[in-house]
Amino acid sequence: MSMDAVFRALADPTRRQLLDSLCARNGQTLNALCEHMDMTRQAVTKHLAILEEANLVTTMRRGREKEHYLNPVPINEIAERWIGKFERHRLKALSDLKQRLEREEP
Amino acid sequence: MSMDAVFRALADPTRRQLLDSLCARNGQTLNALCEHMDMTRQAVTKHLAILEEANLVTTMRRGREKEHYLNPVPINEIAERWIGKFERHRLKALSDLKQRLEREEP
DNA sequence: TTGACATGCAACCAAATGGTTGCATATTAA
DNA sequence: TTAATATGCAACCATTTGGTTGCATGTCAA
Repeated sequence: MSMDAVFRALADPTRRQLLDSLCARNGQTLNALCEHMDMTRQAVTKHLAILEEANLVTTMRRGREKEHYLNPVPINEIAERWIGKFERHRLKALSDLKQRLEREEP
Repeated sequence: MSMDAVFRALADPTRRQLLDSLCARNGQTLNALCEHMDMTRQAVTKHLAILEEANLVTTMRRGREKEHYLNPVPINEIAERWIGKFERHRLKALSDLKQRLEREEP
């Protein structure tokens, strides 16, 4: 589960919308997810495949339907491992910015 | 400062590496940033422009050099406004996943 | 003032991306 | 069994993306 795949998956607004939709109602089928979207089913399928590859969505075949479940773990890992690093330097970076702005407009 | 620009900016590993570099040493010039990168200066310039557009990096012209400063605010906002939403549904989503796996492999 | 250095701009290119259409397959229900 | 439904696969296309090269501009230092 590469972090790169997660970042790339999150880069597209349609895919974030799909995650939102699953966040609102988990376990939706492909067709259910398509109803909110303004594109063909095949386009949605491709987006879901990318989300699956990033391990952000897990699926289960249930007869002729396919249920989609949100996996919150990768998002959580990004929050902890990646964003956390910047949080640790946040005050320092902000004071750098402040100093810069003060020098810029005296 | 659209959140979409931030997500797209973060999607590229080179740009995340640039943010890492600025996190390690803030205020680097273009040439300094280029030294760590395995591509031409012009390519780095383009990446930095995207980071600037997402407001993740702010610059200051200092004579013939250009200093680059990390702006942690957009990352912080993503953490709070976007990731927070999924955090709130995290336990629910995880139990959904658990149930799904139990049904799948009995 | 002149040469070296730091950056900017623009054209160009290959590959990836996001979308489409058309058809195939598999499952359910009448 | 057959028709409708849910999804899968593949070819195709336009646009975006990430990179290059070549040259221009602006600033510092000898």
